[in-house]
Amino acid sequence: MRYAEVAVNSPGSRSTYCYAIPPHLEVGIGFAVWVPFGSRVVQGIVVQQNNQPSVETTKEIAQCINDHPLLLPWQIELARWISQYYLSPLYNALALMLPPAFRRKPSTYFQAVESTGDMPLLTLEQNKLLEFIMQRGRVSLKELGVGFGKNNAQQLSMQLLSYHLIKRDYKIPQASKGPKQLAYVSLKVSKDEVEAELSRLSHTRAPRQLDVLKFLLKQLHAVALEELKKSLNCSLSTIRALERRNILSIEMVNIRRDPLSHFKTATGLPPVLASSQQTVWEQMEADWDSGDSINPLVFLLFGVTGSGKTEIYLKALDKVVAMGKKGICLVPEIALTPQTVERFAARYPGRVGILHSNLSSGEQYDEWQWIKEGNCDVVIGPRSALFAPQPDLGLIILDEEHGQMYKQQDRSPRYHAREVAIQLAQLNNAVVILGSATPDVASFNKAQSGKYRLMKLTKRITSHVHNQMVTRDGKSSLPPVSYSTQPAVEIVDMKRELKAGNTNMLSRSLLAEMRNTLEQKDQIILFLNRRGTATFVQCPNCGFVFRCPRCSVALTYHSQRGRLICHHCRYSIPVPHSCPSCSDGRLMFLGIGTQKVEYEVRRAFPTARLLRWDSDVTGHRYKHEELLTNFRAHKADILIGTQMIAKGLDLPQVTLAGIISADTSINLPDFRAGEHTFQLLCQVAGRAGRGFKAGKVIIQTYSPDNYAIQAVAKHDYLSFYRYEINYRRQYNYPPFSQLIRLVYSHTNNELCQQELKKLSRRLISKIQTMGVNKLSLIGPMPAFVHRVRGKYRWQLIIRGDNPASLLSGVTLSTGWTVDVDPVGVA
DNA sequence: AGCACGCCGACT
DNA sequence: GTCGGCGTGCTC
Repeated sequence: MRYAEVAVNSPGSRSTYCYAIPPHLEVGIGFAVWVPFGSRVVQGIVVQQNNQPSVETTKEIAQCINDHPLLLPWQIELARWISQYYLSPLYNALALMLPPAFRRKPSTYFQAVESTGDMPLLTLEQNKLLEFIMQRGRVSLKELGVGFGKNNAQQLSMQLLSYHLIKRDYKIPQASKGPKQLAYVSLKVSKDEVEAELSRLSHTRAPRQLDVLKFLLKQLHAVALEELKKSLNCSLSTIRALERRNILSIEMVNIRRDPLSHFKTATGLPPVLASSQQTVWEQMEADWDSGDSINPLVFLLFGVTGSGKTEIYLKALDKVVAMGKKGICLVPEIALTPQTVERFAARYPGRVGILHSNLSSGEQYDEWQWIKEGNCDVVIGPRSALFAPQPDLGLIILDEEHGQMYKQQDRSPRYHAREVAIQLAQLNNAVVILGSATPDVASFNKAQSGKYRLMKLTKRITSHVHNQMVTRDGKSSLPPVSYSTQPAVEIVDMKRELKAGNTNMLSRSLLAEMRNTLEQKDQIILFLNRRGTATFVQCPNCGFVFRCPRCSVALTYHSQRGRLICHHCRYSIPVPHSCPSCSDGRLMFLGIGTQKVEYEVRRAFPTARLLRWDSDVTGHRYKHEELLTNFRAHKADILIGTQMIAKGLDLPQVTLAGIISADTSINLPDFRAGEHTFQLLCQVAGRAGRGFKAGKVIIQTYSPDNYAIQAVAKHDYLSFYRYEINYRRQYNYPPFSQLIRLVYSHTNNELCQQELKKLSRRLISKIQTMGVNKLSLIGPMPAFVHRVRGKYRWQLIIRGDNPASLLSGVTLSTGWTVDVDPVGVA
C-alpha cells in the first residue's frame, strides 16, 4: 500500500493528513484529490508520497479530481515556503496556484437502508424524516433542510445514520468552468458535390437551404452557427436538414474569451533608448550575463516618474523571450494601469496574458489555460498573477514595487508579492526587476547593502508614448527623445492661509495657478484622499458625531444619495435634521471630500469642465479606462480624484497638480505614515508636466516642515530615505526588525481584551524563558479600525529578529488572525 | 468550514 | 430537573 500526505481544504489544518492510496488510483505528487475528512468530503492536494503511513489509522483517497498533476513540485515547494513564512495553512498557499473555479463543494445525500435487525424506537421527528427519505429514495441534506429546518435535519439524519437506518453518500458537482464552446458550421463535402446539391435544391421547395449552401460556399472558414442564422435569417431546422444529409457539419469549437479584445492595439516598434536608459540597460545586461550572479538576481530599478522604466521592462522581456523563456509583470492594480498593458500588448501583439478578478470566471479559466499552454510571452496582472501557470519563467517584474496592493491583507495567506516573487524567481532561476520612483524603504536598504542591484534612471524623458504607437508598416518616425525637468513644487502653509482670513479649502496660490493653467488651455488634477462631501457630521452645540453603530467609525455624508454611509460595512442612515443627543438643529458637515472640492472648484471656475474620479466611480469594468480616455482627449480641464489618480497615469497635457491636503495620510498611526505620504505625494507630483510643457505642483498642508513633504518638494528620495532609515533604526522598526501582527476579533469587547491579555501574558513569559531575544510586544491595543461588522478588534504586535519563533507551539483559537510583515493600519 | 462535545442560564 | 446557548477542539 502506498500513502499520500494530503493538504486538505479545511481551515486550521496547518499541515497535511495521511491517506492510503487505493491500488486502482493513479495518484502522484501534485494531484488534486477528493478525500473523506471528518463527516465530509473535501478537496486536497497530494504533496508527498510514502510507503509507510505517518499515523496509525488512515482513510483512503476517494477520487482524483484530474487525471494529471495540477501542481509541479516547485510550486509545492513555493507553497511550503509561503505557508511557513506567513504562518498560513498549507492548503491556502497551494490554492493560490490552482486554476480559477477549481473550488467545489460536494453535497451530502441520504438513502434508506433495508433494516436487518430490530427497529430501534424512534422519535416522532426521526420517523418523519426516515419516511420522507424512504418515499423519495435519495434525498440531499439541503432538501431535508427545507422541510425540517437546517439544524434539525442535520441532527436527525446523523441519528438515523448511527442507527444504520440510512446511508450517506456525496455528489460532487461538475467542474463549473470549462472552456466556452460555440457551434460552428462548415461544409463537409467537396465543391462539386455542393454545386450538384445546389442544382438539385433549386428544383425543390427549399430556398432556405439553397441560401445556406451559397453562403457557405463563399466562406473560407467555418462560420459560427449564430452568425449564419442571423445573417441569412434562417432557422436551425434548415441547417439541421443539411446536416442530416451529411452536406455540412455542426461542431463545437473552443473559444478563448480574450480579455484584451477591446484593446485597439497597434503594433509598436521599440523606440531608440535615451542614453540614460541605454546606460542602465547595458549595466543590467552585464550583471545578468555574468553567470556568477547570485540567485535570484534582483534589480531595483529606481527611476523617477517618466524616466522610462517600462522601456527597460520591455528590453528585459525581449531578452528573456530571445532565450526561449517567458515573463510575469505585476502591476499594483490592473484596472488603473491600462497604459502598461497597452505598452506590452503593442510590443507583443497576441502574446500578452491578463489575469485579474474583474474578468468573468469563464474568462479567467480560458486565460489560465491559454497561459498554461505557453501562449503568452508575458502575463500582466495584480499580485495574484504571480501564480499564473507561466511555463519557463525567466523574468518577474514588479512595477511600482512599493505599492501597498502587493500585500494581501484580507485573507490567508497574507503574503507580499515582492517576497514571494523573489522566492519564485529563485526556484526558477529567474530574474526579478523591482521598479519604482519611490522604492520601499526596505527594498532600497537591501539595494544599498548589495542584496539587490541598484539601477538608477534619474532623467525624466518627455513623453512620447503616443507617437510611439506607429502603424504596422512601421514607417512613421519616432520623435527625438528629449529630457524634461521635474515640476516645480510649492508648499502652501494652510495655517498661514487661515490667519490671512482664507477659510476656503483652495489656497490663494492654488487658485491663482489654476486660473493661469486654464488660461493656457492646459489640464489640472486635484488630489484628495477622502471621499464624500463631508467626512463627518457634528453637532456644534454638544459635539456629537454621527458614527456607525457597528464599526465605530464616523459616518460619511454622500450628497448624491442623501445619506450618511459607513465606509467599512456600508451601513447607512438618511441625513439627520438635528442632533439626537441635544436636538440642536444646526448640524455641521465637516471635512472635505471630492464632492466638496468639486463644488468649490465649480464656484471658482464656473466655465471649467470637471471630471470627478473616486471610488464611487465603479460598477462598470471599463469605466476607469473610459474616464481616463476622456480626460486624455481633453474633454475636461480639471480632474478631481482620490488615490486612484495618483497611480501611474500618463497625462501629457496636465501641467498643474494640486494636493488639497497632505495631512490626512501623514497623521495615521502607522510607522510607515511618512513613507506612504512621501510615495503618494511623489506620485501625484509626477503627474504634472509629463508632456513638453513644464509642470507645477502645489501641496497644501498644516505641517509644511514635515520631512516627507519637504523631500517631495525637492524631489529628493535620498534625503527622505536617510531620514526615514535613521528613524527606523532608532525605534527598531523594519527593516531593522520584523513585525507580526496578531488580531483578535469578537462581538464582545471585554472578551476581546481578556483574550489579548491572556496571550500577551503567555508570550511575555515565553520571551523570558527563551532568554533575551530582542523580542518585544507592542500592545495589546484596539485595532485602528476598532469595530467592523459588529465585531471588536484588538491587536498585539510582536517585534524582533525572529518574531515567528515566539509563536511556534502556540495554537491560537478561532477569532485570531496572524499577519506577518503587516502593512497599513487596517 | 462543519460537526460533536461540554459547560452554564431560562423554561416545564 | 432539562433544553439550548455558544466556546472549544478535531478532522488522517
